[in-house]
Amino acid sequence: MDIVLNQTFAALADPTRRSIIAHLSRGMATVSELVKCFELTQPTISAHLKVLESAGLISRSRVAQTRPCKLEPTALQAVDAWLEDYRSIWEGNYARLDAVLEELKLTHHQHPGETP
Amino acid sequence: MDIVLNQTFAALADPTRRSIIAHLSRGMATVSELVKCFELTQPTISAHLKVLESAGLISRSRVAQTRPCKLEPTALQAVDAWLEDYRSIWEGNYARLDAVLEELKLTHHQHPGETP
DNA sequence: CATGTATATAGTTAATCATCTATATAGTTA
DNA sequence: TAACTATATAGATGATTAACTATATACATG
Repeated sequence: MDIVLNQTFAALADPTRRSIIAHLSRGMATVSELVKCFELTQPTISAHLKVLESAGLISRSRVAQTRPCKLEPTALQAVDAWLEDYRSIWEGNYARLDAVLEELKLTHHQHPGETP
Repeated sequence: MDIVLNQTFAALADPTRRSIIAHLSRGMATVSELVKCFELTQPTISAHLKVLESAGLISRSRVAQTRPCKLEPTALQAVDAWLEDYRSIWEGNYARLDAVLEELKLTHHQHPGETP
């Protein structure tokens, strides 16, 4: 479940795409500006941008023939929210385990799940 | 760069693997215990565990013939640390942009990068 | 309108992946 | 040692992916 996280994490798994995100964190950029930052062809960058846009990590507007790309922090916040469920674990307290159990319950295949 | 994040994010992109992580957040579990939680075969679960272990997200010990799996929060903390560079963006302040610039500098292909 | 610039789309290829079945290995116990 | 339990490995298959080249589309400007 939480199918949107599949796309988000998959998008973030590619170093070129994380680098694009790093660039866009400094401000908007057009496709060709981004192409200049990498040793990759324009269609390849466009494909990466499509993946990032599908994952909701960026949005694209339209200015003349250019398509300025903008970082969309909401998708990153979703990752942050997912992490939140686990942050308690490495912080030693277990207050937010309820959320984890919820994720468990909503997962497609599951069993009773006995408390250890 | 930060090749370890490639593996980590790729591992987290699969819903079954995120579900395994959710299970393990409640405590250790053997392979067969995890198999019972999913409608997938044991080799498939073992493959997922291998991916999670390679990404450093879990570790496996040895008790008799069983291989108890344990969540390793360190890898999740690495994701948290990566996110930290961007948290400032959705929080409205730009104090931690230095770290982002660092990521930019270390990325294999890049150009001058003018400040907007 | 013709040309140039910015971006998208189509089609190809080699690699990776999630899943399965079948089988091997390792440890336990009768 | 034989039989059972737990897990790993091998091999096959269909789907997805990241990259390329070539081409199409859209807008701008002479």
